[in-house]
Amino acid sequence: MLKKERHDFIMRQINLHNRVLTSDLVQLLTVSEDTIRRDLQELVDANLLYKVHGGALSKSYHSSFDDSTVYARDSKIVIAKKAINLIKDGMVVLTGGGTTILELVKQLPQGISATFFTISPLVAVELAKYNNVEVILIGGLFSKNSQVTYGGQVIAQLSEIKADLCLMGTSAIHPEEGLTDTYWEINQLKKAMLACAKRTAVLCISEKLDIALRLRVCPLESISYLITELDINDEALSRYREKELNIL
Amino acid sequence: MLKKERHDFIMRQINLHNRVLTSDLVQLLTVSEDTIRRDLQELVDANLLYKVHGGALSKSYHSSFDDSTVYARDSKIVIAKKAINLIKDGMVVLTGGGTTILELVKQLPQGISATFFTISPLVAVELAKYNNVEVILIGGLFSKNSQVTYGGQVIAQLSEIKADLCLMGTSAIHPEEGLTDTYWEINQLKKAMLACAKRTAVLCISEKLDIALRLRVCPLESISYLITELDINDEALSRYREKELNIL
DNA sequence: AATTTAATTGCAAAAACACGCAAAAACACG
DNA sequence: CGTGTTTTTGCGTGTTTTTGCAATTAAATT
Repeated sequence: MLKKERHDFIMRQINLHNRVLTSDLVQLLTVSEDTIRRDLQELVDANLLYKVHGGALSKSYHSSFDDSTVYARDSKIVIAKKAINLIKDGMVVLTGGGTTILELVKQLPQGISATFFTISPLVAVELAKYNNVEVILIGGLFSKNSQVTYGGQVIAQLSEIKADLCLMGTSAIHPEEGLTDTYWEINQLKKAMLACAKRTAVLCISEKLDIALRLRVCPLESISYLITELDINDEALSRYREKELNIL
Repeated sequence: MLKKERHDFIMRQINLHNRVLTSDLVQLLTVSEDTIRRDLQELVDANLLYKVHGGALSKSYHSSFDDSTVYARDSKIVIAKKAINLIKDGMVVLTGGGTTILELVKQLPQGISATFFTISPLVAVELAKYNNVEVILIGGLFSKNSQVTYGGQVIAQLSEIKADLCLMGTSAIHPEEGLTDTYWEINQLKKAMLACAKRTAVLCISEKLDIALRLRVCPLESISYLITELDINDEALSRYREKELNIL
């Protein structure tokens, strides 16, 4: 392998994961540590990355990691970590869009091997960073508000899918009313997603609890898992615990 | 073996594998290292490949390196500005992916009113920022390399579309060979895109000129517009001017 | 503070490279 | 056809680049 190719490989890794470990590169490229160190040093000289003890970081790392713009990011990370346990190798997973799902995808373990269907372009792009993940983007009209595809075509395609697990964000959840939404199209979409998955996990930051909106998606019983950032025994969840669903 | 034959052989190897080792060529062509080096140097002078220690790399293999400062961004903006003139209100436009197209979308005038079909999630997200634009994302398998959807499903959907204009980036263009590509799937995809648009504009930074890769997409005559960052009368375009296509 | 882990430095061998030179082949032209 | 010129090619020599190893230093971990 030519040096230039190694450099390209390293830069691809960096741009993909924002970071890279010297030891990983040694294995992946089967060269000595010294060579990798020299490569990294040369890339630093070319101003293409930061070097740190143990590896290197992307130059855009600081800007991309510090997206404190994402509302309640910490909570979403907690939720993501819980949800990841539901995903097993070989599964077919269907996901919606939204920042919570996106956070989940970013937290996935490197080696994960699964098939993902998604209606969110951003989720698709993020999923594509995992080598052993097959990504199928469900196409259709693209919604400017929710940044997902929707409409008849999407629903038609969903009807042909059989997924093991559906992960969806939520606008509102209520112990009696179940899942609800404001927009007709999104409502239809969620129904279709529920219909094609064996199990559904709803990712929900606590402040969306106990809210009921105009349109009903499904009763609580249709959901398999409710995942919040709260402790399982938290008071706020008591009315949900009485229902037929797992709380994580 | 004649020198020209050796050169052709080397270029075939390069276009096939994106790279070539000096030592391999010495063996394959049974000539001395010096001859190979001279050959490579001449091909570099003719602007047909990159030379690196140990061998040479394809020019088109300009890997998605430094994506913080998108490669040749200035050129791409010039191209974008030219291409935008082709888009009229009310049109149905089909776009591919790639950084050039993405730059074009970012340069669109705010008030633009049109319908866009696209196979690129990133383009879709960017297009969604324009209020009067309807965005339809064509779904299917998502390619980790080229960041577009591809495969049978995409082609099937494309066959149902009738677009006024197709905007596509390019890996390589050649006055005799026309548009060419390295990957089968992408090749099929581009063919399908061409087939469903009345006119096609190819966006191409000048360094991709005069390169022919393994798989043929279409002859030059199938393209309506060739858009580069160069002046229309630039010498480098002379061989394209002779053909049946508009150069912008 | 002790131990493990990663970085740095200098060194040496191998590989790749550049340059000049000369033999051979191809070419030009009266 | 003969002679002079250019092109092409391989070889020898010296230089540079690349790479791994060993010894030392620095950083993190406990």
